[in-house]
Amino acid sequence: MDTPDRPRAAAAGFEDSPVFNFINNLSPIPIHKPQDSSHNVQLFKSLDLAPVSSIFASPHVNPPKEHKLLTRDDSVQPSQDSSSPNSVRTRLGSTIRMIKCKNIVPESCSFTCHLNEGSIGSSADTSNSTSKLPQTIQFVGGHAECDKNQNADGNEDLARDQGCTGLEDVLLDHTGPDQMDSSQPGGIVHENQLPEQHHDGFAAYDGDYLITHESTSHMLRLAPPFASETQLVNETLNADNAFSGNSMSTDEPSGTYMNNAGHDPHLYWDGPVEGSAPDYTPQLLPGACQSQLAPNDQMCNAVEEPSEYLPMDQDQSALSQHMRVMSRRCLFNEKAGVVNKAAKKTSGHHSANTTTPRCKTSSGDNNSKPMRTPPCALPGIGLHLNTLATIPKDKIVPHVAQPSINQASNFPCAVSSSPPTSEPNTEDSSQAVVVANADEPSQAGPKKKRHKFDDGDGTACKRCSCKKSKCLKLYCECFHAGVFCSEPCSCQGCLNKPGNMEIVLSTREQIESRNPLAFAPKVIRTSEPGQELGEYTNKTPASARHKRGCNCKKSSCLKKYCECYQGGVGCSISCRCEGCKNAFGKREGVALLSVDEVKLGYEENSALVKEEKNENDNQLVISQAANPAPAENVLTTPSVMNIRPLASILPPSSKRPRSSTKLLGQSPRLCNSQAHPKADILLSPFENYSAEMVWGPGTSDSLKGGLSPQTSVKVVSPNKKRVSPPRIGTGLSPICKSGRKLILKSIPSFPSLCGDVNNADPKTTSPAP
DNA sequence: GAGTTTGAAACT
DNA sequence: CAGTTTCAAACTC
Repeated sequence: MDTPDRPRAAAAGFEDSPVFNFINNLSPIPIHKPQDSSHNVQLFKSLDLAPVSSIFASPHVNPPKEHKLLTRDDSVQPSQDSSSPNSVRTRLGSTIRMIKCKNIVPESCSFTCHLNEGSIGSSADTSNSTSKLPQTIQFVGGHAECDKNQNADGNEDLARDQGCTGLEDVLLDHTGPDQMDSSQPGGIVHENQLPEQHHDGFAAYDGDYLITHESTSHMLRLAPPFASETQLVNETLNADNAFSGNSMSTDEPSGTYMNNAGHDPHLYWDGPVEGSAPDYTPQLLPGACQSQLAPNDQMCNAVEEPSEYLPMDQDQSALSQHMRVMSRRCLFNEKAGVVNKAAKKTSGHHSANTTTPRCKTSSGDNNSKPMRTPPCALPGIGLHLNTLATIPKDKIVPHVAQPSINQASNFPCAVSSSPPTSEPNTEDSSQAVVVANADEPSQAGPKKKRHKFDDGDGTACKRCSCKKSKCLKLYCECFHAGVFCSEPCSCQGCLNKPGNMEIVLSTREQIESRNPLAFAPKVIRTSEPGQELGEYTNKTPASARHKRGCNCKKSSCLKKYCECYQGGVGCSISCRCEGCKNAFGKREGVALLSVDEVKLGYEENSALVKEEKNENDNQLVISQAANPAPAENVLTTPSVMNIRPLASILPPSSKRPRSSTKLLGQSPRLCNSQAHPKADILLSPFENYSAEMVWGPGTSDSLKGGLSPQTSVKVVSPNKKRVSPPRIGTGLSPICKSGRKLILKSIPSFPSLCGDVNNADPKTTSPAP
């Protein structure tokens, strides 16, 4: 009873599937480790689609202001909004709280999660369950109706009843085609499915997507916009438990809950639903939450939860534990609006996107660094690429990019990974807002001197000093980074605050509509710990990449005015700078025109040069592997520049070809939920680019797609580091397109930087705003 | 800290 | 799309 039917899945014939294997491998013993803390950083990169920018933009919460933000959020909570379509409802017992997530959930989508606390072990355990109140969480995308319907149906009651049984059930209104697929016993087992296996009862449930969780005390946290609200809710839902409904489909689709056919729940809510974490609660900034889902995490990383977080009875079966872990991720994808688009586009993706940030494990360090723990920080896609780059690998939790890429970047996602305490602490002061952006430095420095990229976490605010922009324009670094302004900021008339979510979101949407890449990181930096740019050291970030390239004229790309220089990366083809002398690497054209200058530039930074040489060597290796190109060229060519960072970044050990190819080759689903956590981390749109670079624009898609894992490995940076795509002109180059294809196929979740990508996907019809 | 320079963002 | 204006950061003093 207690143990789920694993055999089932096997019977299904998925034994071969990595996911299945993974599941089987899971030990019954709770594996939850604080590791997550290390992994806390979740990359939400959902690069995606719809608004690519959304991917990048991820609102971050400023750690310092957590409390403030939280309180502010309260204002956001609209109890009255219960009717609003966009609101997210969390029901705890009898109480219903609405969280407004404008944009978070597409109107069309509704997603409900019913969580019943109960004994984990078996659905059979009624004894435990009785004491526990069933918790239901409903996410209503645009349709409040769904909720109502559900209520009408009495589903809630059922859930509660089950709760009595001691099962935690999460009902997801996902009715996606995918779900259908997975629903079959023989079907692929998704993360979500695990629960099903675990509980036979689910099937009984109306066929709804139910996820049962056993955790007695799980906090459900809503993403940023919600963060504050979630606190209010204090629901001890296992957000974690919430699953993306992808594969959750039960054998019987009849479930009333399935309201959103065609929509992936994931799309809507990928975010890890986590209770308030004492340490921090990431606040969602509009757009910030980009999809990031790391399906893999669910499978692989998710396992690790802080023991505290999930109090588990010994009785609980290991599966239940896994379930919990898995469930955490469920949350919604960041942008609802985007979601809609994404959903349309990526009906196919179901992989669980959500990553549960387990930022803090009881054991962990967490508290000590509440805000800082990056792991959680990256909740959404929103991750700025920069952030990602900066994030130490350790912290990064591999996520599989979800199809949601398309999902929008726009709506704020909340990623909260709070260490769940058995008790609802949602409101802990400790909760910190996590910002996706990597930029900010943990330490507050003098404002002027502040390093935007300082903290690896990127959770901190940028300390803007806006006066006229109200911090609602890209001028504002905080806004641009997807972070709410906080104390460190000296801005005037600031509207970039949690209390103004709607305004912020709408503004972001507008900006994204104008420029999908508006919130994309200007430069991507290496994620390696040692290589963080904090100080713009001479080292060129291996993975550094340009979003668009600079347009410097007088600074010669030798000052911080130059985005490239500031980001510690060399200028590339995409740059339109004049007289480029970027110490990190001159623009290709420049180099070609005047080799001497280039030399000078290197000479100027002799130290840098040395390092670069080394890097170049690496580059050569890489480039040659993929593309036989003269080493010389490598040095001077922009492409080289792009590549170099990658190579340099890679640790010797890491230089092995990565497994990304697996992902590529695998079916989207598998990819999503799948098991290559690390790959996920590394995988990013950039990787695609890298691939592109290697292959070259001309490479046929089929070829790319057909790459064997090994091949792919070559293409992709060994460490999965992102390679900046050589950007030609402002527009996305064909490469990007091709890259995108790869991404979509192999890595649905990652949005490519190229706006086109989304469009290109036949599946995705969602138009960008 | 004030003023200037710079280049991106926003606007037309 | 190009040119101009606005803006805030970077820089200088």
